Amino acid sequence: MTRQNPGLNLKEFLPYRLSIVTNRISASFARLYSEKFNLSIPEWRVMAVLGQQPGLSGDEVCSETEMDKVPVSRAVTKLLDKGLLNREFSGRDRRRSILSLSEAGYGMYTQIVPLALAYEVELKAVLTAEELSQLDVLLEKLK
Amino acid sequence: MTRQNPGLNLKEFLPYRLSIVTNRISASFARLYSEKFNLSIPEWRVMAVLGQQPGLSGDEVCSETEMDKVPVSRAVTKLLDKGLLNREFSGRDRRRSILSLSEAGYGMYTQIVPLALAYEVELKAVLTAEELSQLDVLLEKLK
DNA sequence: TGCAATTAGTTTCATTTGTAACTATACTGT
DNA sequence: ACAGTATAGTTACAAATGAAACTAATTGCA
Repeated sequence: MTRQNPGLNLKEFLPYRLSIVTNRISASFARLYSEKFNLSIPEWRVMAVLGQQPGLSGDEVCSETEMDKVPVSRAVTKLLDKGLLNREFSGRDRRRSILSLSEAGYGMYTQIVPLALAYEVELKAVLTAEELSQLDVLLEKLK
Repeated sequence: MTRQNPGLNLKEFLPYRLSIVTNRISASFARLYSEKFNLSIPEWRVMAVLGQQPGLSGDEVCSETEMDKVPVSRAVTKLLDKGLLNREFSGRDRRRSILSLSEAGYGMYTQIVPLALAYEVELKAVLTAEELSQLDVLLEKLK
């Protein structure tokens, strides 16, 4: 039986190529903070967004990070256990949490941020200034 | 206490932006074949690579797809159970498997490929020809 | 008012995943 | 030939994940 190739070349298939590149980048970046600070990816994401925007509710963290509410809830619980987060509840709506980094959490955050920025610099270093602005446009359009 | 922003804006952080875009794309593409054909992502990846290059060993599937050997092994087991794959073992090296799509597997493969290609066309439609070739260069350089 | 529908967040349970250990086969250098 | 090492692939176990059910609080509107 002869099988004709129906025309899918995985190595040229855009979703596949994107996921290979992205997964490599995410994994090597995750090593930066998971090994040294013992944070999972969801935990770091929650910290990252709260470092920048303190006072978000869990729900807002979900929409900011594009994460599901279940991993967010679990990450919040763990971060509370580790003393990295403070949580209050809104007076107006007592279901709503008000989340922010604790002193300890903020201290860790300020240690991780330079690592993250350095990593980004290194990553961007393989591209020219023009390519960087192209990438910007492309990611915006693909979003 | 006043906290100065140490300079990480998540929405502008390249690894983060990449992963948001890629995850959306992977997830919506995965729906295409998981709902209709009941395949997991690793299962589809194994089929996709064997559709194109029949006769690979499990190990070669790993390097082709950048997957770990454990998910590959499990995907192969499931695909064998479903009758979508044939497996022999090499005479020269009896550890080595020789994998290929079965008739049923190839039939499913030829149904999925057009969906995949149509999806890619749709995805690429938001970009100009020039942007597409830029994306090509960028992905190659970031790899 | 009061009751149905919505929303925030958690928990449960089944599935998936990754690391490490394991089996079986093959290769290497003496 | 054979002891040590490397490789292909599987399995076991613990941790991560996601869908769906659940709790508690709020909103809408008859």
